Amino acid sequence: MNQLKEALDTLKDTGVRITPQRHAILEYLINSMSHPTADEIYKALEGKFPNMSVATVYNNLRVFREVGLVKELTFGDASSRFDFITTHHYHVICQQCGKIVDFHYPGLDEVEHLASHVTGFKVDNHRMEIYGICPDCTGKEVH
Amino acid sequence: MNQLKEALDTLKDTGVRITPQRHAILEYLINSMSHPTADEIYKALEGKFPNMSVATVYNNLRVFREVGLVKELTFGDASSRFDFITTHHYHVICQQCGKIVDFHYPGLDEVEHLASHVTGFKVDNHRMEIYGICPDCTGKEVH
DNA sequence: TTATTAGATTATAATTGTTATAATTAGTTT
DNA sequence: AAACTAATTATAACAATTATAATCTAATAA
Repeated sequence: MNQLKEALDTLKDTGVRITPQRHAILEYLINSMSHPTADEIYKALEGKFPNMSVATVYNNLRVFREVGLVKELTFGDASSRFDFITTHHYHVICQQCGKIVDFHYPGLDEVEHLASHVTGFKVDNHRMEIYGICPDCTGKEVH
Repeated sequence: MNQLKEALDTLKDTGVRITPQRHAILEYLINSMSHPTADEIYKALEGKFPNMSVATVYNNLRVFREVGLVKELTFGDASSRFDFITTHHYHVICQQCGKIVDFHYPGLDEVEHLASHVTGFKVDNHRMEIYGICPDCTGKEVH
């Protein structure tokens, strides 16, 4: 249940050193229910680590991705977003304000199978984003 | 059936001028079965328009997106890709060589409905990418 | 056809997100 | 505690995209 503890164990098991910066970045990713960019993480931890470099944030996000703790997401906008991997879910994105909400739904296995059959790919996984207008923005659409 | 002609009509209808550059970019998007980046388009048209600026490519891709002729796609890699909109389809992407193959499949309406119900969003559309290893790369995976 | 004008293109500079490099620092192991 | 290796920092480099200002041109109508 303690996601942070499990994540730290994963790092230990894969031989990745646990530094204060890593600890803080992981903690931030787990606790933030948003899907932060590297820069948001950097700014959020500025108080605790005044000397931390942006490179450290990027390096560690890459490490976390490589050991499977974190997923890197690219939407239409400029920078990548990072999502601590818990259970399988999709993202619903507001086209007005950019809010991202998690949407839990059983994986679309049959779609994967069909895609594999039609294209000849050995299919691994998929991602899906659903776009719309969030409740807060309904009625405020720009045309 | 003539996609280019229809696209040009769309531009005319929305009051967007048809310049030689626009014509060429549109034509290239329609004929290339790939999903080119802005830079690929720029390089491909270098011969015909030696003086064309990259900014022109970007500007026009934005215009095409705004009038609904083109979809901008971001995958994991650095730059956006652009897809002339025809019928509804998904993309199957090779994790080894980056090849992108179209995969036609009826839209996942029920997923949209459920997402709308659960999140309260007014859902508009969705996108999905399926990742795997293409036939050419099978057996050549890097670990 | 020509003149007009709003909009498009060009060339360039600026901006932004991300990665590479080299020196320093700090976990971990002996 | 010493040694070794990996991580962090600071900085520079890079690449994709956007902004700006000057020039040019497609569409329109006289």
